[in-house]
Amino acid sequence: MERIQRMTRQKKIILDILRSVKTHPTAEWIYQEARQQIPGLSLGTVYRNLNLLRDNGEIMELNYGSSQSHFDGTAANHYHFQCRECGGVYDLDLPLIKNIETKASGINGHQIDGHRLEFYGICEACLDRRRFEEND
Amino acid sequence: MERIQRMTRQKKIILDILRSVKTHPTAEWIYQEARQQIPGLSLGTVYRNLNLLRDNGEIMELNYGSSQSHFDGTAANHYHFQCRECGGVYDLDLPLIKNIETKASGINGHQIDGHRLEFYGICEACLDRRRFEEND
DNA sequence: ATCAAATTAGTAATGATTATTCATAAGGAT
DNA sequence: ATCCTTATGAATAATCATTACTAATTTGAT
Repeated sequence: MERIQRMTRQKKIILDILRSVKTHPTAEWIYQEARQQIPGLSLGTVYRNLNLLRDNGEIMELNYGSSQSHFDGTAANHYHFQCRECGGVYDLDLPLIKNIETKASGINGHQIDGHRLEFYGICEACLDRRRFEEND
Repeated sequence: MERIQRMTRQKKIILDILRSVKTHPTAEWIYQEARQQIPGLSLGTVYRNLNLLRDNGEIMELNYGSSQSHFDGTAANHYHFQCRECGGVYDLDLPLIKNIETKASGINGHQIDGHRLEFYGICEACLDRRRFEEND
């Protein structure tokens, strides 16, 4: 027996914000943005709605490599890059690796139904800032 | 100037435990194991030593967002599988994908120096348990 | 418009991890 | 071996992201 979900103003605004940005912000960042439209919004509401949207398969939660989770308005699998310096998460337009799950299944007894690939390094913006700072 | 580190009894036991298991346990699990050898050991000591060992490049920390980190006695990059049901983390003996970082670098301005590939699904043990439970 | 159920804001609680404290133990120069 | 410096230990408190709780409000089907 599944619960009926309502599209509240809060949930809609949260989803709109997430769909409108190219980056993958944290709950806290989304909270600060949404408060410009709903000043009395509470952070708990942001977390609750993000979890609902994730459970519905409407958004993706990216939760490794740093303390806070990042959220991605696109639900289909794709790959990401995270900056070791600023923690920012960016999309990486690399095609999905085909058959890798089948290949991985073949060598053990686990049932594999998903994979995730993340890259790490220094992002373009942090590289630029470094170059600027060393020219003093 | 780098600090000199001492190989204390606690640090050695923690490292030995981590090297002796095939799984990738949490700090809490290691704590419980190590207390059988050092009953008065504190959890803080386990965390501090795990962080030191990670910073030294002797072990790897696998963190999955807000839940507990898992630790891996092997420092070199390799791929993992995490069970959606029990949360257990296992090695996956799949060869490293060559040149993927170079390929990923080519399509953007980030400086990429690492990658991480994770698989998800239901582990062998949980599959077995399910089969057992449906035969009632 | 009515009304039960779902959702909210606000706050308290949780849980993993880190920092602090201070007594003890280890390393190195003499 | 002695002394001095510094790391380590255990215990506890603090932190931070996230979740749970509760009374009041809002939603959407009727």
